[in-house]
Amino acid sequence: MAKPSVTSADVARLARVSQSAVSRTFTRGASVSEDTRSKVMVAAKQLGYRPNALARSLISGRSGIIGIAVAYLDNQFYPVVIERLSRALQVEGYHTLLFMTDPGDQDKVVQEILQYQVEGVVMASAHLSSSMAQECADHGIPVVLFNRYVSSTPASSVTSDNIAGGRAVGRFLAQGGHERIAFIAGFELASTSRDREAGFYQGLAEEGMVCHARAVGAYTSMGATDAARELFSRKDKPDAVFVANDHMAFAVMDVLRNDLGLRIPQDVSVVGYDDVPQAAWGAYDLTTVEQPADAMIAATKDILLEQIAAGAVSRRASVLHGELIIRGSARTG
Amino acid sequence: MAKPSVTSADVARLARVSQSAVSRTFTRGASVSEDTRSKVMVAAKQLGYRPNALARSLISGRSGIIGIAVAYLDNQFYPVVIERLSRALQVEGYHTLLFMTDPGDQDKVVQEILQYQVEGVVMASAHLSSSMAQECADHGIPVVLFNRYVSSTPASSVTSDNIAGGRAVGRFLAQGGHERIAFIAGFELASTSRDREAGFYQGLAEEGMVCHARAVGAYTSMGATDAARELFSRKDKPDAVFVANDHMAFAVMDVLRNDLGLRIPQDVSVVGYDDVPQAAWGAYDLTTVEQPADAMIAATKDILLEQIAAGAVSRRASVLHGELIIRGSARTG
DNA sequence: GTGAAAGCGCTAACAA
DNA sequence: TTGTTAGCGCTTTCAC
Repeated sequence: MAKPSVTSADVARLARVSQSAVSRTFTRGASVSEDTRSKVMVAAKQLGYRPNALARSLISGRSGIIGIAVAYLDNQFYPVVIERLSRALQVEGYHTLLFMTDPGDQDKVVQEILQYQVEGVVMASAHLSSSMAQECADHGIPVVLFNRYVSSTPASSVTSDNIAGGRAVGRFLAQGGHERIAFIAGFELASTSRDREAGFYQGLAEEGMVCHARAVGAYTSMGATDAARELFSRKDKPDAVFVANDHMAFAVMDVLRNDLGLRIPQDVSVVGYDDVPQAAWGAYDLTTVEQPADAMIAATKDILLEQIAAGAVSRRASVLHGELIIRGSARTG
Repeated sequence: MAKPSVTSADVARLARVSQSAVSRTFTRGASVSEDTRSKVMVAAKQLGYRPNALARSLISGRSGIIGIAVAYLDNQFYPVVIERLSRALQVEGYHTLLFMTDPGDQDKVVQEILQYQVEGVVMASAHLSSSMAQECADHGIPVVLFNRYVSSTPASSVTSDNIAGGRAVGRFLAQGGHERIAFIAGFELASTSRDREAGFYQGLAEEGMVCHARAVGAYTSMGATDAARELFSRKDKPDAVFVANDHMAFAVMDVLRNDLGLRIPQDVSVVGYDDVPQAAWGAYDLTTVEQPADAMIAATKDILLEQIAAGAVSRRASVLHGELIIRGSARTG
């Protein structure tokens, strides 16, 4: 049966000090004499005392919890982000309450998050209604949209420069001497996909080219597979394809090589986006645009901590530069 | 500036009922008249009331939080587990507080977890000292070691049958007509690696064979790369290799094909373990042993919920069967 | 079914 | 520096 947990009062009794002395001992930055502190520590150790973070939060108004909502972890980019963001926040004394969302009930999830009195919210690959964002802002809870943005909300955003990235790919493929350059979009409502596409067209245009064909992969492996089949079933097959993220690019490469018997990059060049760890793996060796995960995480952390400290929310948009990483999946001219 | 959040007292005042009536309205299973309930709901909606989960936990003793400690998310198996486990627990009204651990400070992490009054703990790819496990048990907090076990603690464990899986691989490779079958171990102290290896030797022995060579990959890509180079630099190269998990197997395949110019499976067969999503990707098409993630997650959830409900901890060990998934990376005879 | 009252374990004034 | 005193927002007896 559960042992009733030991409270600060128990420790105080044993140490023959007041309960507040115990509290102070466990509150960093409070003034306690060395003598009292050691008496408390001895008693605490003896009883196995551990402060109750929930009770502390209730009175202090600081829960030390950051809520992270994420829709899926298939795309390796998100696990990487969650791992590093969690670690970065842990260093600052925060912990992450993880919420998996389904497309649709996003607001409901945020409602739940807020019940836990989180001090900040990160939405990664997840949507948030404007009214919900406004509600968080009203309560002084900073919200960071990670890897997407919505201009009409008070929520901050951290993204890489998807337009510049797309543009770099457009120019790179055009300069690589390709003649029929195609695009496979992600989820069309996502700002990432839209921006990468817009930048891509711009890059092509700068080299006097236009996009040869286009299909939609919806950021899923299956969607990408279908999109690739569709694009490459035409008689004027593309000789290069820019895929809106790495996760889809892998599926595309598999179809091209295994189903359609095409060689990469001899017959067709493939470029992705994200630079997830697998992009560097030998079997894909994917040319791609890096999303600067570490910088994006640092920016997210900074926005959160700053606005938590200020007790006020303001909309910030951090747009970080990512390099084109040239590997072997695309011809260079 | 932060709006002071609205409390049940505010709602009560507006609805002209007592504060306890509001509490009852938001506590499922409490008896409130339909009339009162609707008055409360109207007022709550109007004020944007949201119960404070922390205050509720403090008095009720049920936080609704399950702590998950995990060491790294590189191996795709763990993101998959975290995603599905989170979803499964969310359905039951629980949320997951995520802790990234470093090898070493594991107990410290658990201490932090416990401060949040979690109702259960899952340790995935993370260690836990016996004394810490005992302490959790004393407090009635169930602990599940996910994908590993330690016999000498009160912590429960959920694993797949790694011995049977390893054995299946041993027999499969022996029957496939291979003559020099090697093994690349994971982290040698991990029960998964040890069991897979033991089962593997047993399977080989049943077919009258022994392991030709062995190296250690430590469950990292880099370790696996080195291990593969080491095994295949000898003059009597293996013609088959069982790698202790898929994550390493991908790195091994990359080395074999790209650095050493070997064909898979013609020159060398490769078998992994886990059946992570990428194993099915065309570029690897990896023969592997499935870890039955859904069953393992269901077992984890059951153990947690059951022991939480009982208010008592007992050690349970769930060992689940996983199939050998035959794909194209290994010859079949 | 409802309200009044008593805390859950802790922090944060305040006075000493 | 220390102890005393109020609560934080909620659930849960307990009478009514």
